[in-house]
Amino acid sequence: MVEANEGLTMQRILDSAERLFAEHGYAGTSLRAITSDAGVNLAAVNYHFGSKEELVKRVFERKMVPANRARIENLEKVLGEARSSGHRPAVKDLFRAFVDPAFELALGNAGGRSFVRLIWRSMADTEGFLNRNFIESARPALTALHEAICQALPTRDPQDVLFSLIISMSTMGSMLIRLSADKEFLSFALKEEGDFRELQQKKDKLIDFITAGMEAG
Amino acid sequence: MVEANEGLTMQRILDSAERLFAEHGYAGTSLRAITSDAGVNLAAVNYHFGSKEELVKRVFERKMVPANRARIENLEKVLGEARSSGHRPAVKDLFRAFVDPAFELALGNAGGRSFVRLIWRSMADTEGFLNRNFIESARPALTALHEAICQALPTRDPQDVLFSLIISMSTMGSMLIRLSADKEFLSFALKEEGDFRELQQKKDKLIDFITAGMEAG
DNA sequence: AAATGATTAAAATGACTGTATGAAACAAGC
DNA sequence: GCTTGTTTCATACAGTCATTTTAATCATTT
Repeated sequence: MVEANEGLTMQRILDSAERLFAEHGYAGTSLRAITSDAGVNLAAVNYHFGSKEELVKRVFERKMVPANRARIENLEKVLGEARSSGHRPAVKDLFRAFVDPAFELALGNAGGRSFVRLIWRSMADTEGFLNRNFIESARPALTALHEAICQALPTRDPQDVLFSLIISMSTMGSMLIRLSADKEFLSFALKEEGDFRELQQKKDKLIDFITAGMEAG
Repeated sequence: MVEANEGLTMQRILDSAERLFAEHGYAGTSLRAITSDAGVNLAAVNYHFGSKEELVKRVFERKMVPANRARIENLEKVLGEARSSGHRPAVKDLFRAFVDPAFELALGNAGGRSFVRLIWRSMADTEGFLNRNFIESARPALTALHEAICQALPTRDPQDVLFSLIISMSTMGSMLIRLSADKEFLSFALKEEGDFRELQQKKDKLIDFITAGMEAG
């Protein structure tokens, strides 16, 4: 019973599951499709993970946990620097602390490109266990970001900030899924994924966009 | 062979399909679940629609076609007024022309609340036929909006405007699915759907948000 | 070398899938 | 009454699904 140890087989299953769940959805992906893609036996999933549901939970945890940990660390760093300099933290820096790990997770490697689509899907079934899992793992970082922005904009009503924050987070998610999509959405732009510099520009543009929207009130 | 005539049975199937596809996804919803929810016989789907795939296409068309027609009409009205007054159209008005039909479609009645989730899902499977259908039906209205905004912001690079437009559209979609979700996303806000006045405020806030982001950019 | 525990392989199970079929019910026209 | 076209019904079919079971293999330790 070695829970934490991830053998080669488990990793292969997780990689294939992440990609296929993202492409065809949870119900649309069979364990047979996953195991044959991973080149392992069908029974390996139930042996290592217990069930299909537990497998997809592990797919989520594998990337969500480190990303949200990074977000909180980034936020604390920005807040610490603001404290020591005596100024209020800048909204833009706070967003950057939050957006950076998401971009790295979503666009850093090939796996992440499908991972963001998996998150997107999970947001659609508002009752499902996927959604609940995603929310629970992101909650601490989101709460921290909300408090930090309220600190940066002390004159604004916290409830009002929260609403703008919700829009901002969704905007970030939408952008990530656009960038991670192979085919284009609006049929013209974003033709190729582009190099890192271009990606950096897009990230900056996103942060400018949501910062402007947030500060507009 | 009466293609256009939608009998009572067809309508009951379309309603149930819309709700269930939105809740559990395309692959996650069986024809048995749909027909038993609609109170009709299992064979009715294949009789009236031919196949499961054709059914979901019809679910899409039923609401997308009128909404996008309304968008184009609204845009033309705003552009016409601008022409006759000699001024350039306001970005905010253009967005309003586009956002209004979406809000009405998504939040106007009970069915729309699940419809927006269905759209959301379709954006995740970038290869699937759902996505292709959605894009194709929205393209004319989107192109019109893009041209109109370029007209309103003549100094801006059209490609740049397009990118901001993509963010804006995604932001609108994200907000709609948030508002249409029964349970809350960030666990605190948006506790109750609220009355129409509150909804109007949220719509205004969205338009302010994306207008600010667009003009910042 | 024998034994032990972890992993993989192959096959089977029972439930559920989309679709097809032919018979019944129904209304409309003659 | 009979006929016609349309719709509904119960049922059957050929697959696929997640999961379980039993047997074989592998790596370590004794």
